Amino acid sequence: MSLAEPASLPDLRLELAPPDVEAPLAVAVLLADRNRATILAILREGPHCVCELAAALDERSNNVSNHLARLRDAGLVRAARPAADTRRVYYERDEAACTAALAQLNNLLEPIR
Amino acid sequence: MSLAEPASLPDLRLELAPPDVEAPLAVAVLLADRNRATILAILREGPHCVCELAAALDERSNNVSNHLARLRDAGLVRAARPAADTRRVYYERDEAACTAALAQLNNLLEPIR
DNA sequence: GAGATATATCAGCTGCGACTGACACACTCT
DNA sequence: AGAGTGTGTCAGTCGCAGCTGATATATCTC
Repeated sequence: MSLAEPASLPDLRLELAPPDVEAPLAVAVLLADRNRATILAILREGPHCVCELAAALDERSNNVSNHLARLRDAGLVRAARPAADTRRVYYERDEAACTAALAQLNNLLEPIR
Repeated sequence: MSLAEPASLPDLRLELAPPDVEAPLAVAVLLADRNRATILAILREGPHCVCELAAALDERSNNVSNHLARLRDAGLVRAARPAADTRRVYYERDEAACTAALAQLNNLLEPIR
């Protein structure tokens, strides 16, 4: 294995430059909240409006609205008002953006080669 | 698209059961810290000891040690003491565990089909 | 041996993000 | 028109995760 013991230990390498992790970090921060993660999971099945999500999460709708705004700003979900009742706002996942987000996490977690 | 407007809007569905997101959430929480994300990125290249990581991150070693303990508890990294200097602790990624963690995030982000 | 080095643990502090509550606005229904 | 519904914004509060500083242990170097 890669931790096999050499006869002599290499010198300390204190000059390592930290790699840029901004993009995967931003995705992880978005997913690292139970309500946002659950919202993304629920929306896999199809679009839902804010009050449906709030009921499923047992959270106030303004709180859910805030989380949806975060996800929308990141591009992971889209909003649309149905013509039949323009009070409601239905949210659906942007699958392309979700796939792109997953690719960022891939960069962090997959082996180097 | 899936948000095409039907003639009539479906009734509100307020009985939705929230799906279980514990596993992907735990992974996301681990990755949602800049230091931990950077540690995982640095360790892609190979094993490093705590003080090397602390230097690269410009953080105190006790802080880095704490983050490494979190990653180790989650199984994402392993620790080993080299016989040549047992003061140091070299950490390396557990690639199988990282791949498994990525699969959890996959469950959350990939399209339903 | 003395002093320096490397890691880890722990109590305490602090900043940030999630939640609350109040409010605003637009629309639907009767 | 008036009441009710659905969503969004914002200031304020609060809990918690990350950082600090002190301390402990063990090892290496001289």
